[in-house]
Amino acid sequence: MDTLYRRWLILCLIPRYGNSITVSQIADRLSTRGAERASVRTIQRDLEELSTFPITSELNGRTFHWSWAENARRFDLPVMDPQTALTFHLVREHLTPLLPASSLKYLESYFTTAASILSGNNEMPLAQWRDKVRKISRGLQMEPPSISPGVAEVVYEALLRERCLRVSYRPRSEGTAKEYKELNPLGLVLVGSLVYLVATIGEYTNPLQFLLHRMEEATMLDKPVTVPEGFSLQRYIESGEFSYPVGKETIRLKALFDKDAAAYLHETPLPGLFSLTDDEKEETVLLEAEVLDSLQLRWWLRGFGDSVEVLEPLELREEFKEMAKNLKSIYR
Amino acid sequence: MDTLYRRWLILCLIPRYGNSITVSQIADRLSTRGAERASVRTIQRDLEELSTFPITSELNGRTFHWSWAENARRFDLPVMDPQTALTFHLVREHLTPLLPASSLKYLESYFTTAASILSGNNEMPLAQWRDKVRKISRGLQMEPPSISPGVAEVVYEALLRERCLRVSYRPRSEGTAKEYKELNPLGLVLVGSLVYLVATIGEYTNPLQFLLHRMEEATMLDKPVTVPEGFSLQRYIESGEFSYPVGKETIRLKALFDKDAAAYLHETPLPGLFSLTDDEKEETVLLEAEVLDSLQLRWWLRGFGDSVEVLEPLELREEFKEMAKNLKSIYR
DNA sequence: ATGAATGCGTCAGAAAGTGACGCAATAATG
DNA sequence: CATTATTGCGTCACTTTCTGACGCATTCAT
Repeated sequence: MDTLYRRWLILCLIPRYGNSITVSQIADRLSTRGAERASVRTIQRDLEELSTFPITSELNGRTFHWSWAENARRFDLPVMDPQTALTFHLVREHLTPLLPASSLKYLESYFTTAASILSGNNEMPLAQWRDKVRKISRGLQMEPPSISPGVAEVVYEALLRERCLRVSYRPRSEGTAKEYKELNPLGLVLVGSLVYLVATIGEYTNPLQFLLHRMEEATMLDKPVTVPEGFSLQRYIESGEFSYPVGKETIRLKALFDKDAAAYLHETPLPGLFSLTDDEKEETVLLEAEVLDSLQLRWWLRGFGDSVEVLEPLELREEFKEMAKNLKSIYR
Repeated sequence: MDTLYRRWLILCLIPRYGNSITVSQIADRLSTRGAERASVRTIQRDLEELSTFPITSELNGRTFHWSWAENARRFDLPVMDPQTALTFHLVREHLTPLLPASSLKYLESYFTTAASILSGNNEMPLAQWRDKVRKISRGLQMEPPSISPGVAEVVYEALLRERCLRVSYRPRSEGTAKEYKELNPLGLVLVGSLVYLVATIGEYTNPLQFLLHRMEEATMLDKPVTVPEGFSLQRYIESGEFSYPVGKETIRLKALFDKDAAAYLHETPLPGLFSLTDDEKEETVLLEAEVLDSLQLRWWLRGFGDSVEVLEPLELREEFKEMAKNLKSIYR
């Protein structure tokens, strides 16, 4: 039999709500793919038959345009198992403060599926799973800035399709939005919960940064993107444009931690850790590690406040000494 | 026609590789659900027919046990769109340093699907999407500790099914693993990249914490879990057991930031922010906000080093003054 | 050894799927 | 405005598939 397979292919061809496909398009694509003959009439009948699935058609002129229903829930095959569902729940906990809502909404249907699996319309109860997982954050919880509806979609699509963008952008300093008629999107950079679009303007070749949440409107143009000669996002970042230089040199770090503060050092492997030596008498822990000499390292170390003493390298110790001096004078 | 629908249900009933289902089980479940009569013979024939899908059977005695093929890729319906695929890619970037590999592997098939969508076996090329998204981390990159294979699965399942666990646990201080014959799993807590299982031992009622990566082996028992009277994970955390007390009181924070350090404050909304006042002359920015008085807040503020001066509340200022004094004496 | 499951081959009637054709409605075209 | 191409849909006859029933062989539990 071929009917089942053909209908399966048809289901795969039907796009999500927002896009649509016509019967004749389906017929074309089907013949391109495996399926053999399939008269247009048959496909019409198939679609009728498939109405057990949440698909809808919209009469546009004399032609039906098919898509999945707006509120259609997603199917997974094989069906999502409880462990995966739990993992999606964890992921959501992790990501909600990290990714802007407009990005996260693409995963919404996966979270919904997970929730319904966990709520167990299945055999087992899985009672109160919501109260079984919690996340504790080490850092301060920020609210991811909200991105105007529609903007993320357009920017993502333009980036993927390598098309230019027209963007209305509200710089921080000014209240009014500025129109950029032609941006060449080059890449996305996530910094914390901020999403930057790296792009060049028109014919210029120097990449600039645009924050997605500062875009009031974005439209994709037909014009293909022009990528500056030799541009690479990785290199662009490494050149320090985001003022988050990750050092390239590693240093031999030696630092003395309070016993309390060091408690979690034992559990979380610092990449390049050499040794952690407990000094029972002094209630201190000596850390030795080969780590990247980065800004991130300084944030991390400073976060410990007076619970850490940087011993080596000497330059870093000097930095901290200087900082200590400054702090003292600030709070005098 | 009913055949298509029945076969669809059968596909849904077939579990992922690892579990399996027999023909008679399928027949039972089918009659429970919508589908009407369906003779066993028909289902056998259906399964044969469905062999276009990556399902396999294993002859166990005289009975076939069906499951999806081990390497079967997942199907999504509707098919994952490029934006969602890109989002999954972002998510992976975010999560790889955060979640242990054994949790993340449940999402592997979703990442694979996303990658194949992005690589475009479709019409459009979506060239070099891998070089179009990068993440820059604010904090120091830690390596999530690796959890023994099989442990996470068992713990997740026991937690979901509310069953007891037998665990072989390697405490930090000792080299040898200790056997816990009966743990009552109560909840999971994520702290950074660490995963804690909160559980009670046997008949005891005081919850303890077990790190998943310290478990060498875990087995699910048949015995149902005993939850201590009135236990709630949320309350347990709030009682400060993880030494990450999130304050319950809010304070009116006033702090003076260096202009440079404050740059990103303008973009990331601190919850409860009142005002950010630039002082052009002094090159400082005054922050006023109503925030939770938490440990996280202190980490965050200390991370700025000498680029911030805490002004109010006075108690907090005193803390920082004290810290400054201590630091000064440390580095003298 | 016996009986209950299970898989599978076969058969015939029932059900469905299919292409072809024709008609109506509609948008595009000249 | 008339014409044409496209699309949807009803119908029909024919083909293919589906399905339950039956029977037989095999295997595991008792």
